[in-house]
Amino acid sequence: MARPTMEDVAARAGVSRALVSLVMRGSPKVSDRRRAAVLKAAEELGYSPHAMARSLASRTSHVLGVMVSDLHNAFFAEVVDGLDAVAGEHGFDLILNTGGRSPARERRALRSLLSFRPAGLALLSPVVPAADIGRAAEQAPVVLVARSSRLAAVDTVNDDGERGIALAVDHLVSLGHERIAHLDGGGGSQAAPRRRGYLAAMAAHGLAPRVVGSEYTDVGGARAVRGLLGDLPTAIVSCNDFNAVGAISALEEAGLRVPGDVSVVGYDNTSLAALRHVSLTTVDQPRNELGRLAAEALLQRVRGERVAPVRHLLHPSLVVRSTTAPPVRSA
Amino acid sequence: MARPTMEDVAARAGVSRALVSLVMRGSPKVSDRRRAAVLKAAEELGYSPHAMARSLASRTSHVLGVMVSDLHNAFFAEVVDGLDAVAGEHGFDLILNTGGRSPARERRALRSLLSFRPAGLALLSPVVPAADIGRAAEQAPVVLVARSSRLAAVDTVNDDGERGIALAVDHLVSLGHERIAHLDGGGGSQAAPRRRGYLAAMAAHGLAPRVVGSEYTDVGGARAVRGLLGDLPTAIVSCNDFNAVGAISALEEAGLRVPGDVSVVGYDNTSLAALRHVSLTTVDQPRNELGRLAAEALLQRVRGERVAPVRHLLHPSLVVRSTTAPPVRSA
DNA sequence: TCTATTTGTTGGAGCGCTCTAAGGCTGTAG
DNA sequence: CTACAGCCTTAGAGCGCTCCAACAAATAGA
Repeated sequence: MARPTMEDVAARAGVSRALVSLVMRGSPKVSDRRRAAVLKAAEELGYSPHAMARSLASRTSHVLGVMVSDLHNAFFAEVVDGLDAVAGEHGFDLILNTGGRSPARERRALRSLLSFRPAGLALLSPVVPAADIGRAAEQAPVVLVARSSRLAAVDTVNDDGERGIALAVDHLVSLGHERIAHLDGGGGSQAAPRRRGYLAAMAAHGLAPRVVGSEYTDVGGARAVRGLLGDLPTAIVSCNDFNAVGAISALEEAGLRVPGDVSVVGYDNTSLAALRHVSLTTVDQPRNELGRLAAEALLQRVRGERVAPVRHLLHPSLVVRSTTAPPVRSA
Repeated sequence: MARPTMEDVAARAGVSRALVSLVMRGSPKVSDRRRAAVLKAAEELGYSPHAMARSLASRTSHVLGVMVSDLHNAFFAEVVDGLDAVAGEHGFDLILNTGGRSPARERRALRSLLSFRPAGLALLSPVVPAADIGRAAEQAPVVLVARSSRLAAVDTVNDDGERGIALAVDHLVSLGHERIAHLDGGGGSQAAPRRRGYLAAMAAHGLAPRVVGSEYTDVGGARAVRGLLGDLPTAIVSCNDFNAVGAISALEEAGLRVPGDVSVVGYDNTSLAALRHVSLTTVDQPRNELGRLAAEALLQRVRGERVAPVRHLLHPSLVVRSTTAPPVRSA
């Protein structure tokens, strides 16, 4: 496993180490004859450059550090996928750590990522205090996904939750609904803007809002609906898809039909919502795009193309499926 | 962003660079007085060791390369999570690449990972030919997840698909089913052992097998069921959860009840199956465990504790929910 | 023909660290 | 007062590479 070095390739090709370096970096100032010889020698030896040595010598890194709270969550997995796609296109590699939604673990993860002197750092929905983020930002450009910040040194990429929920409310209103309840995500990330968006949209339509405390799980959605059974709205806007699926199942258990008796809208457009069995009307967050923009924000800073912070607020879109319909005419 | 080096810390603490190095590596042969002075200086300067320089100098790597076909898939995301957990416990970091199920892209990804001279390489369901894997294994220990191999240099970690499907068939037989069909995963990864397991289990019970061509998607499951409507079995064993959910939705569209008229079993225990709305009886693959074992296999080789290949075949388990019941007594 | 360029190639220093071998300092014994 | 452990500490070489300055060779301009 003693891998060949540049020196070995140089010796075999009968040139200097520096020339091999030039060839490996694709420099134009090498004669075709030498280039071919070097490439041949490298091929025969099975040589490939040592990324870490290269990084050390050039004082530049082609690594982006990524801290993700939780890979179980399909949301983050897709964001990472988007990050990886853009990074790959530009010859960057990802080094990845999970923070497990614990500030202590996240801090450790941050330190570990920083020890690789990454060109940039993408933090997906981190829970550490802003001070830690600011400190990290002194070491490398930082972009935050699904978390906002006022720090001048960090970029942020979020979806516009207010607008997303407004899309859902507008859709229901246009179907004729007036009694529309919101199952609230509580302290969950992005729950606040979603609630704000609901209240604003209802006010804009001159309708009375009704916020019901709930959480980001199907069990939470079911529980909230059971509390609603005495005085049912004609439509429900859930804080996310899981919550919506729970709500639907509780409605059906109570002998009600969706969307016959009650319309339900989710949020996130998870793979769950897309299943024909579920076929949930929901709001799509462009997850992959979130990751792509995060990577691009980082690369812009790396290349020195920008110093001012950027605040992406992506437009979510409504995906209409089978859980919404006009309300029944009742007394 | 010019970060302090060991030299700076040494100067500030009034000691040599080598002594700082010893402190950073936690060597016991440093007096308490000096250790404290070094730690203090490091703290004040905000110094943290440079992982790449360290790796280069020590000729050892604390990085594990991970190639994942596709992060969208929750299966892989959870395996990566398991890998990360074990790696983290042992002070290793993950560097990650996606192969996109294309041999060309996977080869690129492999080369890129190898350029970091990782201590080990975990390939999750790779599609490259065995020869490429063998070549990679010459550079670093390799463990394959969800793909088998006969190569002596590589370890493998898989779930026992034959056994998993047998679990499903046994469960249905014990409920009284005799006409049990299998919706086959076609050329999909692990589809073959699952089919084999079905055939063997049916034979063991003296029942006539019925394999229906399908694929790993809900649309595929629905289509397969529609082809079955003329001569329906009393139970269906799907190749995975998505397929099972599609099958259920086609059954319900045809006016049939699950599990009243037909029982359905999935495979994989995705988060989908666990939803109360779906509540699918399915076979659980210990995904996180798959990742953990993969990381451990790598670490054993890294530490030189083992040279013989290991072939983990994890026991799946049956998760009984609401889509299976005894068959209706019919003529 | 001789001096300027240009073009291609090279040695050597140095990136931030580890590691080995050798050095300094204490303390105790002779 | 010297000798010799022992324990800390250090100088220095080197990991595999990049980059700069210097140089040789080929071409151009006068």
